[in-house]
Amino acid sequence: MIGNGRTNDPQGVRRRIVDTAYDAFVKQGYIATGMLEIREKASVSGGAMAHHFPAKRALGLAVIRDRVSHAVQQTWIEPLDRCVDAPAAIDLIFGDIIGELAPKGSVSGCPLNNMAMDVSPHDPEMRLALGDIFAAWHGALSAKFQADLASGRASNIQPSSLATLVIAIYSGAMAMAKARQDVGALVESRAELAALLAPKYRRVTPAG
Amino acid sequence: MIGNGRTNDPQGVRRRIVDTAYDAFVKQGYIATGMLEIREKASVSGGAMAHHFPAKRALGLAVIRDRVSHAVQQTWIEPLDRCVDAPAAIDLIFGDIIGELAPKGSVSGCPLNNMAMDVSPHDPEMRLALGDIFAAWHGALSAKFQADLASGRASNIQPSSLATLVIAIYSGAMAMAKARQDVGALVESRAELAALLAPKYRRVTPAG
DNA sequence: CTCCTAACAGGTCAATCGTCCTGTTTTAAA
DNA sequence: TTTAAAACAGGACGATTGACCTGTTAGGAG
Repeated sequence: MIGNGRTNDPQGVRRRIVDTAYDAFVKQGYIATGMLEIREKASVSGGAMAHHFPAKRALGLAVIRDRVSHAVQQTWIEPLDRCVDAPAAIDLIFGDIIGELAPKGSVSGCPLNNMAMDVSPHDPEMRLALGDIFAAWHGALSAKFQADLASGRASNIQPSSLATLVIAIYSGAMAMAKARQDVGALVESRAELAALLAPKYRRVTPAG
Repeated sequence: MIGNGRTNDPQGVRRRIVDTAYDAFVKQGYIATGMLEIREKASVSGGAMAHHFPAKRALGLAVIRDRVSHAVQQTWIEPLDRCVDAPAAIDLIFGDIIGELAPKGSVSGCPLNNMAMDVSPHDPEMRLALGDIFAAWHGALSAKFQADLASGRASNIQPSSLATLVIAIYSGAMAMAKARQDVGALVESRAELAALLAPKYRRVTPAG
């Protein structure tokens, strides 16, 4: 062929593929999404696709490490660092998610949870990569509860298991919201979670 | 072919197909499971399969309505009816699940949640069928909390949103357990859930 | 400039997907 | 016993899957 205006842009092509794949994996699922569909949506040739990602597994790993990881970082870990205490951050995060979902009309669910659910049974390597993200999430949440305890903001809490509970609530509420296509579960869970954390954050000495 | 010892057993064949499909759908996912795989595991010919379930969707619907529904009924709704109050039932249920999972070595997750996660985005009819099960689950849990409130066992709770929270915790903890292949999330969530329900079930009059 | 490798194009591959077909046998009603 | 429908057997269908192939071009090193 004659030399048309093609330009090599390996980083850009890779980014387009990973972005498109991330979108599709979160919305439809990893298994339900075909390589051809990603190629077409990303406007990438089969050769370029094979060059950057020789197998679907490699693309899945890249999506997990480059996108899902950052999504959790932005959605959870950074707000946790910014807010004064864990309950404030949690309430803010739930509020943001609900606010984003309300006008959108459809609930696609938590990226981390979605990926974990249909990838975990099939690929140990992806499962471990997702496990690392869960661990980072849990670690950040747990550390915040621990800090609240140390600073006297909170009392009578067990940071680690409470962090697990919060993650479970968020993941579960997201799953319900996705299944029923309704943010109601998130709204209710947010209120209940705030109510159950409140007494632990009252500025009272435990007995006196 | 010569007439070998074949016997028509429509109910039995159908049951074998649905049982096998239920197992596979829960363990590997609906999309990840092929019709051929189910046929082979259930020892059913393609003709028999097509006769009972002309399309995969029909099999999915049957699994949801005949198996997933009963699983939730047995695991959650019946224990709720048997126990004195909601916290007792919840703790019993979590304990049973943890006890069953511990020796098994692998965590396949909550059947309802697993099905909902990879089917909801693709098939509205299945999504609605799963939504009905969620509604029944929520209804039973909510009714129990309401009864506890009426009988004076509990105080200061909102049955409906608290039921949503419990379902979210269970689903989320199951998802974490599946993702990490570790029952730890269930154990921790069980303890935290019991601890947060306890103060509501103290036999104290709210103010004096 | 030359040259070499990464980047990319476009098509092909076997395998598997879900579906459906024709033909045979069982079973119960007439 | 006759008969029609349900139940079942076994295979074939086109479509789609993920993987991979050969050939071409871009772009930096020398």
